[in-house]
Amino acid sequence: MKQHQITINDIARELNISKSTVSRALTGHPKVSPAKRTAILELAEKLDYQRNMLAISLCNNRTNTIGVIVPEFRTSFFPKILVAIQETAAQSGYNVIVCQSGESYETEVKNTKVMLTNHVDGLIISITKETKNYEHLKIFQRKGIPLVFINRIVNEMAVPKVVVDDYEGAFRAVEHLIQTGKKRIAHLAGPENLLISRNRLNGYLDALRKYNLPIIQELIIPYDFNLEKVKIYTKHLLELKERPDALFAINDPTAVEAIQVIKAKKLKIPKDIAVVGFSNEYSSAYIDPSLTTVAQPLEEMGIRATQALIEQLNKDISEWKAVTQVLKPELIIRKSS
Amino acid sequence: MKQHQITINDIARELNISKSTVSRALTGHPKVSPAKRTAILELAEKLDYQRNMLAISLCNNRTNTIGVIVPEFRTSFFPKILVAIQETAAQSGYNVIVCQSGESYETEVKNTKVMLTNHVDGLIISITKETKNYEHLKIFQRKGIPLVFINRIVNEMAVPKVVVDDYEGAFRAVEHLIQTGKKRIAHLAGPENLLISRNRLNGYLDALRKYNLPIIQELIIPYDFNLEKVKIYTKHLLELKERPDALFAINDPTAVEAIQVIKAKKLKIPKDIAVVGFSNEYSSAYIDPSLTTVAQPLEEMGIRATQALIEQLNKDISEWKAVTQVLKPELIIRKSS
DNA sequence: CTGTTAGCGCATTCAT
DNA sequence: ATGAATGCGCTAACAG
Repeated sequence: MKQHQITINDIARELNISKSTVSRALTGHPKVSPAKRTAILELAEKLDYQRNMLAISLCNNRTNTIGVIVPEFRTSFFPKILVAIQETAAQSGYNVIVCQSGESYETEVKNTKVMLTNHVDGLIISITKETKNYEHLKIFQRKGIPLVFINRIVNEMAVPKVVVDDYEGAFRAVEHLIQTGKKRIAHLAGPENLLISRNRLNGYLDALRKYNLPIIQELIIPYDFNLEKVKIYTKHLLELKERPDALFAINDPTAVEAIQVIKAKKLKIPKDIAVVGFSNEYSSAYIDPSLTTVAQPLEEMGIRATQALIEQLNKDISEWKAVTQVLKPELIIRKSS
Repeated sequence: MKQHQITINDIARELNISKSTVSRALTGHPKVSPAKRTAILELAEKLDYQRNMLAISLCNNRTNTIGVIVPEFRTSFFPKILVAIQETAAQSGYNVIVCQSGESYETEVKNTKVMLTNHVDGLIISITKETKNYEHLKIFQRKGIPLVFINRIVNEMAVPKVVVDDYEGAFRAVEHLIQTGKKRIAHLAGPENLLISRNRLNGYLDALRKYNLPIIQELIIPYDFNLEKVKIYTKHLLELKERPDALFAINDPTAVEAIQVIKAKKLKIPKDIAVVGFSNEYSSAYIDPSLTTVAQPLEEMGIRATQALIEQLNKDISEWKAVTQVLKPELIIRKSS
């Protein structure tokens, strides 16, 4: 139950001037006499006046709001990116509204509806592990609302993208394992429809190839990010006749879960089996043994994505460019390898 | 650069009826002939029509949006609460916009301005460690916008609050340490202006009193959540003539940081010094040694806060009740104690 | 520099 | 059951 709200009419009436002048003073329009300007600003301050963005947005047909859809908040990965997005957006006067899809395609579709209904000026999205149909995203293109992908991108859509070089990150990680003498390197891979999964897998494969190691299919297990399953798969790997001597996991939570299983089996890390993760979670430095992992420049990712989006916001649709920015990952070697 | 947007006028024109009828059909008004209703709904679907919430909000003077301000995203604490808030809000048709204050009072004030400007219908907030002045929050009360505090509350403001029983959580944690034979229990405490800090400190003190243990001031160190300082304080504690034999930390990140220092000093946990944290971060089960901690029902906290807020949204301001809900924490005993 | 007018997209009277 | 008219709070031409 709201109360009466102070409007420009109130302050116009009080000052005996037209609301246009008030509006001008408030928006910083140059052609307002200094005397009136200060009077207006003072009264606004005194009355605790707040501009009604709803009305302003309705006029301008833009909300100064950026939508962000991410798959999860379980890890620190997306929160870190989000903070950067928020800050970058704020610097340009944009608000951010966030939805999380919970890795559910259905929820993601609903989220896009929310964004549309709220008339976001643009959208930054990282798709779910389930998303294979992109109709809900193409709507934004059709409506002329700029879209930017981060991390989990849709290659076939011609919009700006910001990603980390997953291939190189994976390649480096596996190369590092090889250089420490490992020869049977398992890979707990991600869902096959995600490009990050495929790129990391390719990095893994190419590293093996470069060093003339055999590619052993039974050591490559894609899974759906359901951490419960990591136990099963890791056990399975450890019970193979020829046990792997290293494990490259699609991400840190997976690696951490695998490490628990390995420790429960009384195997030594990294002596019996080395482990490398991906994404450098906060906790990865603190677990036992501390986890070797591939760090991604998340803050930069958020900044670049937001900048790419805002750039489009200020250009005509005909000038939009679908540039893909690829950021460099960094291998952080700790005690698990 | 937006393109043309489908409006009710478009579909009214197409169907040769008035936009009033279209509006009625779309809002589910009963008095619309079934034939027209279906025709309208079908065309809307076909045209990919999206209601313009801006315009609707402007009419209703409500946005169906709930604002949330939290101090940080570094830990999984607030993200977990947020997810619950989002879901609960969505069930009642509310959107959520989130700001993070980054533990800065100044940013928090800015955040509240953003919320006001965006005309949120209500606000859920957890204050920063710096917030000692509450004028920016009282504005909401004056404007008749309902407010709900979670976790980090302002006792002197008469609005609904949802908290965990920090006192009891701390008491249990310290009692547990005492029962395992510890006698010199240090406490890395939180900022003194936060009620959670004071409550946890009191739980700590009362547990010592109950078991007739002396309260030793030099073992109680309040700090400002700047993790860098944990190293210094922990080192200091370990170098005391009479070293503490246990440490109760204000939260898990603090405990984890302290554990690193303790391990670096080659002291055994929990034999030489036991450690207990607070809040049960995801990673706390995985670190070495796994961390004993006080778990909080975060999901329930988010749900209750959202429900409390929505309840107020539907009542007249005169009926608002400032109920404080206190949720029970749970001690999770692991290997660090 | 300033006031007047129109309209953003919609819900909601008031008529019919 | 439906249409016409009004206004939410504000900006943006348009005149002076």
